[in-house]
Amino acid sequence: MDAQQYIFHNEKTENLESESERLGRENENLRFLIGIMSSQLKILQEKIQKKKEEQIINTVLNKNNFSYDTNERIRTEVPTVKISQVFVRASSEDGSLIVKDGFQWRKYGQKVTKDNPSPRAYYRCSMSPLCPVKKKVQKSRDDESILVVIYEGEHNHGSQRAYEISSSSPCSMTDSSIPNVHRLNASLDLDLFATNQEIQNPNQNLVEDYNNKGKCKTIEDYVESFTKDPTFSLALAKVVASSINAQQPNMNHT
DNA sequence: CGGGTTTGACCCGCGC
DNA sequence: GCGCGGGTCAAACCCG
Repeated sequence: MDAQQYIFHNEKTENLESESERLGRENENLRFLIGIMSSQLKILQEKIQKKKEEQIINTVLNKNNFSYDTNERIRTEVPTVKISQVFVRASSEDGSLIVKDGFQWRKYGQKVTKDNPSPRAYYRCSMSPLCPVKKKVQKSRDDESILVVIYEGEHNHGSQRAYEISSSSPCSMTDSSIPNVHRLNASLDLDLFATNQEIQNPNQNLVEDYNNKGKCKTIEDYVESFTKDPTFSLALAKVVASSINAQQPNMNHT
């Protein structure tokens, strides 16, 4: 092997090494992207599930507000009873239907319903003998770690802990002092990067923008809206790129 | 012993 | 009228 061939092979080796390095970095970036996409897929799937449950409950509520006779005429309007529904992360894994919401409840019944293998528990507020509030607690059909709580009526007394789900904003999933509550009636919470604070902030305007669209009625509408909107893909790509850049500050900008 | 839970029985509305 | 299903009652039981 002469000197020229040696230099040629040397350059070739260096090129291969740099190419290998580049592919390694690219592979790492792709793994990172897959990780982000997987987590976002999971979040979106959870939101779709919650939205479906909301639609089911709304159907039930519509039935409760009015009753019709066989001629489709409004016969009576049932006195409006304040009804609210919340999803609560089960506080224990022993299967109990206990929801700590600041009030004292007395259980007066339990039934297995047709559409859900988990029993539904019936509670009355026991903080005041005259308090008309009732609540129904049942595990979510598809996710047993989620409890579906339906409150009926309004308390005629204060709460011991001054914490009432029906008037509170959604709580942090990491706050262990209070149950994890997701109000169905709350505006759709599209924090696409809730698990990564560093990534979330640069995207805040995007999230608010999509929250404010207000034209979508279901999660599926949102997903369809996102996929059809090229600005969403662009914004998403920017956020992902910025997050990669934050993790690898020495990365070349092209 | 008082208060809460469990659970089978009962009630009631609705659809067929 | 009958059956079904959700909601409630109430006696028995449990627990601190």
